[in-house]
Amino acid sequence: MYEKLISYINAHATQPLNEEEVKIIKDIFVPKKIRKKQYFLQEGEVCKYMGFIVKGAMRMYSVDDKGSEHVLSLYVEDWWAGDRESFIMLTPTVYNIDAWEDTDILTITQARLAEFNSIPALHEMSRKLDEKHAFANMKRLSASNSLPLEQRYADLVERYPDFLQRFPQHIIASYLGVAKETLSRVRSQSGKK
Amino acid sequence: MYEKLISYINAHATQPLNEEEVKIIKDIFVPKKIRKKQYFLQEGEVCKYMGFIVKGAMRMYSVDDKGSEHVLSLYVEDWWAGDRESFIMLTPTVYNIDAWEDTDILTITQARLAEFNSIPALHEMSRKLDEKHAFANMKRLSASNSLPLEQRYADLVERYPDFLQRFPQHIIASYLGVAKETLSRVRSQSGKK
DNA sequence: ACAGGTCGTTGACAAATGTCAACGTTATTT
DNA sequence: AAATAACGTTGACATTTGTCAACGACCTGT
Repeated sequence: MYEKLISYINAHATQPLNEEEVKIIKDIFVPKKIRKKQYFLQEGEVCKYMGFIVKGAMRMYSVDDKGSEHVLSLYVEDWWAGDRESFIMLTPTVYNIDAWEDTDILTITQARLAEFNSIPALHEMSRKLDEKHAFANMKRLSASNSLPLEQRYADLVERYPDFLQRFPQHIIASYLGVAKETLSRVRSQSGKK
Repeated sequence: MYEKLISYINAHATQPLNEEEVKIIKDIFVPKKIRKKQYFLQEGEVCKYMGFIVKGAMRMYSVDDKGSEHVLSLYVEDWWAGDRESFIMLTPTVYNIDAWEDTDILTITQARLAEFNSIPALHEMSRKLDEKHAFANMKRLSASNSLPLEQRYADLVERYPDFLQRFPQHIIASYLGVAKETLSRVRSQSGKK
């Protein structure tokens, strides 16, 4: 299970991990299993763990005052799951995270962040991922205000084909901010199925 | 003009700037004046400068294939203007940035980023701002998919009152991703003007 | 002071999307 | 294998939003 994380880190940093660093990583990351439908995080809690998904899929969503779910983030293997703001600022989250499939996850607590960041490869990887994430979010914000749904769906298919394979269409619709019926219609109209 | 940047930095970092660091800052930041309506960045260019706004207001927007403008970001005093991805990755931007008012701005080029980051206070401030920006963007993404426009407008009024004072309502509407008529109606309905 | 430009509002109407319900298909559970 | 649940699609209809146009108020430039 740690091998997946180690090779992921080595793929994302310029300096490979040495044996000592690998030992630290194995010490600070704790494996967990989250059963399908089981919560990893519930609204109102502080996000105590960030997790690296080794196997499985998860989603982060909020529930509005009518009880409707709105998916904000989707996670599959090699993605990091968690509400970053709640994790860093130690504030209660408004989100829920649950497992869409049975999920194996390697978790780290905020208390061990300093150890995490003391490893150059981890620090570098973390910085790069944050940057990548920030850029992706800007694109998503821009697209949601300027592109027609058809184009946004096409971009999702191109950029994150994994999501389409791992999540049903109604989750994808929620992630895109529309009703499942609307997404279905748009897909029909564009002949893309 | 540099005084504004210096005191801003000192307000955002735990360790105040010393005289040598202030000298470096004055060396790496170049003042510019951008006239009202003048471009700071145009789509297709690489974003060569990030800028700290000393006085004035600017907006970043994209233009869709029907010629409609979609505002993604607004900037007033003490904000940093620029397309961060284009600046870091040296890729052509899809955005335009222009001055909504006559604007005094302190600019830094990517080539001088290492010097910027060599100053602890600047590095710390930069990290904190990136974090804050990332959290704000997540909130904005979440809100745009789950909250009614009325609530999103109210949140904007509460969180960024400066924007309301410095930009006309049709720019605010564009920033919220709706037509100006729609925003006007929503404001009427909620009795909030 | 005047002319022109910008802005915010409003109504009519078109277009897009949401809600509800139903149904056939597929997947999962028993 | 059968029963149940989940999913994706579709149509009817309601609601929301966008587009267009007009107008009065306010602002800016000469």
